[in-house]
Amino acid sequence: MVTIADVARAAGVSPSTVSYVLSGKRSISEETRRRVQRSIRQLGYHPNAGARALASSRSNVLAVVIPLRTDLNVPVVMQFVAAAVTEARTHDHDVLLLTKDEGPEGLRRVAASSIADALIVMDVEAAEPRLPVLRALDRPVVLIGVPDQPGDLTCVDLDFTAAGSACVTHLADLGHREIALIGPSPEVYKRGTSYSGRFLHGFQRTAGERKVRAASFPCPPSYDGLRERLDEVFTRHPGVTGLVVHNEAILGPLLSELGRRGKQVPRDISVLAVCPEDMAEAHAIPLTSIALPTAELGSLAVEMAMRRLGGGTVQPEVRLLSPTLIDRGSTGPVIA
Amino acid sequence: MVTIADVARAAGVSPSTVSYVLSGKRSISEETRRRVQRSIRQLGYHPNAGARALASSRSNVLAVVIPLRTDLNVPVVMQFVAAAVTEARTHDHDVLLLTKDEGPEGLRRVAASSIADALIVMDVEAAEPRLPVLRALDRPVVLIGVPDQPGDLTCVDLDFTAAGSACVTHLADLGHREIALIGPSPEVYKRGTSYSGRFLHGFQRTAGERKVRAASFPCPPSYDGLRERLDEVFTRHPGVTGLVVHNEAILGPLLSELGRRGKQVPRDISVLAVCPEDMAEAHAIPLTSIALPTAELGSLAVEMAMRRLGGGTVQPEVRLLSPTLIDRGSTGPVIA
DNA sequence: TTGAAAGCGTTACCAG
DNA sequence: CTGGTAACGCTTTCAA
Repeated sequence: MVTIADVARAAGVSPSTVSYVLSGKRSISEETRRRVQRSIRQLGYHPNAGARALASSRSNVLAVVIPLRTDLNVPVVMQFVAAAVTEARTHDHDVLLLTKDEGPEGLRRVAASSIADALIVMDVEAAEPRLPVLRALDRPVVLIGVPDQPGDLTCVDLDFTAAGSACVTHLADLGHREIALIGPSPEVYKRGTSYSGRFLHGFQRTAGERKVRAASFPCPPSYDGLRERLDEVFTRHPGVTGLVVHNEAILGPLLSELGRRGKQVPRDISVLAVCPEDMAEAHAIPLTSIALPTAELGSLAVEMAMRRLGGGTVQPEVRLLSPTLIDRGSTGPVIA
Repeated sequence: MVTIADVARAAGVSPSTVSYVLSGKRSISEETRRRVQRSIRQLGYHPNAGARALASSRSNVLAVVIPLRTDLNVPVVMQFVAAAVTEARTHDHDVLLLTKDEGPEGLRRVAASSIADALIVMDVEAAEPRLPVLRALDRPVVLIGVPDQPGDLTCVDLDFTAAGSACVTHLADLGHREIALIGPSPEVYKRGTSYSGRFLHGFQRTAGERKVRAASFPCPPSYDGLRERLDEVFTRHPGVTGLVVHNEAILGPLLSELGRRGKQVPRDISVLAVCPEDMAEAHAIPLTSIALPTAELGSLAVEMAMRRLGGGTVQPEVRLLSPTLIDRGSTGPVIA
């Protein structure tokens, strides 16, 4: 193994000088810097992570906590993670993957053992049980999602209340008077996943304001479940002309089923999705959608964590991204 | 921060004793062990990961390298990763997530800096360019997938050659004389992803042996792409009675399209999928399938890595899991 | 602008 | 069965 001492010897300087060349924490003559860097390259030196972490109390690792269950859409989770890893690398950090089912004890372990400098937590619930533990950690924590009582924790998410509202507004403006929300799995509601309630709230409030009749149908991520929900929608609410779909997993099945039932989109029924942009574009019919900015949220979460590691105190912050609606033609005016 | 010295003092023993209680590397009197463990619990002690790594040259971290591009099915990748994380925890290891686009240099970095004890590499190509680097690492490497020249690298995968063969056998036994393979994206073939070629090989060889006419259609993961492929299949090969689908992403669209074209499964056409079991069950029509044992492969990969970390020399090994076909009713006999 | 040396918290060897 | 202590490789303070 090549150590900093080897590099120092090769370059004819002291180990501390090599360290400072690497960290840039004090000025080094151009001449010395060159010699050192040449030696580093020639010897193929990489600083030992453990030693560095021990001496500096910084592991240069970010922990990302993801849900293991698949009732959150898996590709969506993956997009967050991918963005986080990529962003972390630009800050010279690596990502350690934890699963939610390790529970609060897992969080404590990772923080107390100094494996990670900061934590990013996904799949946040409204009444998030991990909050006390997270607050007690002596490290920066960023939640992707907003619990009911964020306190002084840092959060970032799409403004789902505004998103729910925007969906209704869009359809109401097109003349729809009766719409239905095909929502996330009942499990998601039961668990109180933070975004589901906020979306529903915005949806219902604006429906009230705009005098639009709006019903909500949680939908399990299976073909059969979807069929049942659609049966309910069309028997109980035969006047429905618009569907808001807040459930990535059943977008494909939904379009098939509408086709099978002889309903054309958007002529017979408008479909408005809440999902990542690539998914809105990948279907038989491109879908008008409110973008779920997964990549942006993932890298933003990392940035916020890094800022908190930066030194000075940073204000606690709940950052909500404004929703953007992109019209891809799957919604249209109501035909009288 | 609670250190091992704090625990030692509280328990009235030496730090080394605490260390040995934790590692079990030498026998400790029941009495002492109890006192130490009580102190550990009372103080909430967690060993410092950096210090431990430095002293033991073991980080207790496994690096998992995943593809970032989405032409491999994302949920499939996630299933591997989830299984790997879970398995790693049972061996007291954590998982560091690397992306393929860090390239060989990323692998070298992680190994040379001793961030990880072993590496698990997914999305292996037939002519895998990372092979030289991987061989040169002084750490265990396990590939999920088999390159053309594995050399003495450890690999684990489904036996895709046998899988391709089994698909043809199953359909041939049911009387099918002309079948088509809807395969992975052309990108996957172009990149030479290891499993695609092996599957195709088994498929074609057995087709020859069984005198079954078999055509192959790489298919991009989009609805439009699928439609074009299906057009080709049915115009160029109007006699096709069986479809083998080796592309998770288009299973849903495929079933919709067949429906739209008035083809009933399995009466008019048999469909045989190669995919994880949950996906075979999640469609409008449950699909007869060759199981892609993602969870098993993920945890097996970790196990193999751990065994190689265990101490004694372990033989290089290419482990291919035998395919299993599960009949869910989407394949049937040809009706004359 | 550079060097020397004192830690950082564990592990594991050497003693007993 | 237990204790003392020298590493482990780096960062950072103190000195020059």
